[in-house]
Amino acid sequence: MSDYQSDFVRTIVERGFLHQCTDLDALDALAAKKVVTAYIGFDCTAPSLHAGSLMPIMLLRWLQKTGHRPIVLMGGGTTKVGDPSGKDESRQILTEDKINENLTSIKSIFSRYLDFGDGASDALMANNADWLDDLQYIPFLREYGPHFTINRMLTFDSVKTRLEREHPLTFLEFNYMILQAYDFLELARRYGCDMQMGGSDQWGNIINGVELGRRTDGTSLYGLTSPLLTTASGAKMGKTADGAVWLSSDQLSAYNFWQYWRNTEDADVGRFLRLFTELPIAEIERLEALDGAEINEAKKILALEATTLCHGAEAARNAAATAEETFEKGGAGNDLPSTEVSEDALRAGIPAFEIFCIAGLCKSNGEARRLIKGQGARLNDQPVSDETRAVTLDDLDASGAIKLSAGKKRHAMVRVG
RNA sequence: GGAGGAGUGCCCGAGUGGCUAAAGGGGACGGGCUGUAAACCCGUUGGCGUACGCCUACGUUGGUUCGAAUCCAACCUCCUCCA
Repeated sequence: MSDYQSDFVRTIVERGFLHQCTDLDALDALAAKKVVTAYIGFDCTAPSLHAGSLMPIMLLRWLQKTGHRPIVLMGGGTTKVGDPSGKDESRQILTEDKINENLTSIKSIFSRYLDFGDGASDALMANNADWLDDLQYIPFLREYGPHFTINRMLTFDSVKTRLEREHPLTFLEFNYMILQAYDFLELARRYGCDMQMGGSDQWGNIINGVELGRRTDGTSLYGLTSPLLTTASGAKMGKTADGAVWLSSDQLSAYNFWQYWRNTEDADVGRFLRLFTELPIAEIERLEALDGAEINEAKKILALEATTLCHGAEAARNAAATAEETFEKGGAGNDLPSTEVSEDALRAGIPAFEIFCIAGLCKSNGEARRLIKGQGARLNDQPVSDETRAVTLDDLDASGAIKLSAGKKRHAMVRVG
């Protein structure tokens, strides 16, 4: 573990970022003697990235921290094609406007994790629409087509699984891997990019780029993937009750982000601390060794560290304070989701099931009724037994708020506004 | 172009005229046990209404029938084999 020469390789190996590498020893040697430029591509299929993208982002961050240069490649062009890797079905085709909209809002996330600029190890952002949009079909085919054989492409998992499951794979999607391979070549030419990184499902795509570089330009390129992240009990990372764990506060509040990490399974704590925080390994080893309920302390540290990186120190502290107030003191922290209702409405009385919907704890009145019937609903920490019970001004507490809870973990405040 | 098969709720999948808001499983949510953990046990899982109830739903559109997810017709999509 410790016999690597470069800080970069040593770090990612000991923190668990490495799954496969085209030539780890050569990469290690390279990183020990020069500034390596490496990129990771990001889809623009949603307006924000989620926890699943966090590992690649941290990988870029470590790359930079160990003295190298990260490139964030926005898939403004490739998103128009759609990556078939790891998917049973084709993605819905997004409009160009939508893609650009997503791209813009995703960009801002990276500034929290990377330093952009013009220095040797300052990060760079590129958009593959810049070169893909204007490709000429026939010239492109003639120049790069001969380097790819269908025989080989059919052996890649992304293609193979579709065929085996008899799910359609369109020619559009089939082209994706060629475009991604070309991206790598383009980045190597433009910026001297040495390496492409990504999740393990990107291995095939990455290899294609490495080979294309060798065949066309005779350059030595490297590929490196990180393991597919699942929780210890096998679930995919990044899901909560309300959907994905988004990285932008517009989609998921810092408090909920903090909560996500706080609720990590015991068995994942050590692994996640290595991947999603920058605590020294020795400290992590101490934390993950905590027994029984004590490991909750480790989870709080994980949550604080991860939230600090994503949303800033202040937001993270507030989230932690809210959680402490809410869960450990049984009160209600400031960061809990809050909704306002009019004084008139409260004076008239709002049926209990309805106010749970208004507060966003339930998606429909029916769901709220079921919650109440199942004894999962509480108002100011008192169980709600009658679903039609009127919630009125009398229910406001001393601070002028009503605390609603759905289950033990989901809380929301209602205030007069 | 020809022949055959398929399209069901968040997902998988059963159902071939009424007892079907649709078996079963997964997921999700709630309860119990705990430590805001896992595992396990129990419950819930289309919308609206306090409720007897109403509405929407089995690819799409029409039709047969007292009554259709189930039968018929056309269309759309996908799969397999043949040309």
